[in-house]
Amino acid sequence: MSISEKRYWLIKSEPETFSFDDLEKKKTSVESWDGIRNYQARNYMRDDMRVGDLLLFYHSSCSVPAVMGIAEVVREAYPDYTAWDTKSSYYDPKSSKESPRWFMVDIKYKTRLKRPVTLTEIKATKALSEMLLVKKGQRLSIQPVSKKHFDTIVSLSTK
DNA sequence: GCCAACGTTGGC
DNA sequence: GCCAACGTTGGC
Repeated sequence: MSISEKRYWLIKSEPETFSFDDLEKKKTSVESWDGIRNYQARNYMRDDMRVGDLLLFYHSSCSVPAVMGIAEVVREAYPDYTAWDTKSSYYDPKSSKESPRWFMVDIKYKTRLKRPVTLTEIKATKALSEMLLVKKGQRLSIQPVSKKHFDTIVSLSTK
């Protein structure tokens, strides 16, 4: 695999907090993916996400959990400054400017799927049975996705 | 609102 | 380093 090869991810967001609509409205600007407070998810962002990687934007904790569209990484990991903000709900006294504990990337709207691909549908699709999303106990808010799974989701949305 | 399945914290 | 207690995620 070449260094520049694109990787694929799934990121979860609660639509009541930040929906794909919200991202789409900000089409021309970038959005900081802040507030990630899980080490494994942080490691994926910090160590493996590169500019140009594509992200399946998934709505979780809502009436119809589903992949809504695609976003793109436009800035690689840098310290999540909300961890230093005592007024932020993401404040973490253990993260300092000298030694930041949490990181974030910047993302940007890319495309909306022709229609949402629901969790129910993903579970019912044999080709997607190995996706982390549908693995038991898998709650990571940032997950690697294979190109094959990524392409399958996109093609499902056109049917 | 329930609860299973995690992850994190902190006493020992 | 163990593990109980606690907090969080997220589908249902």
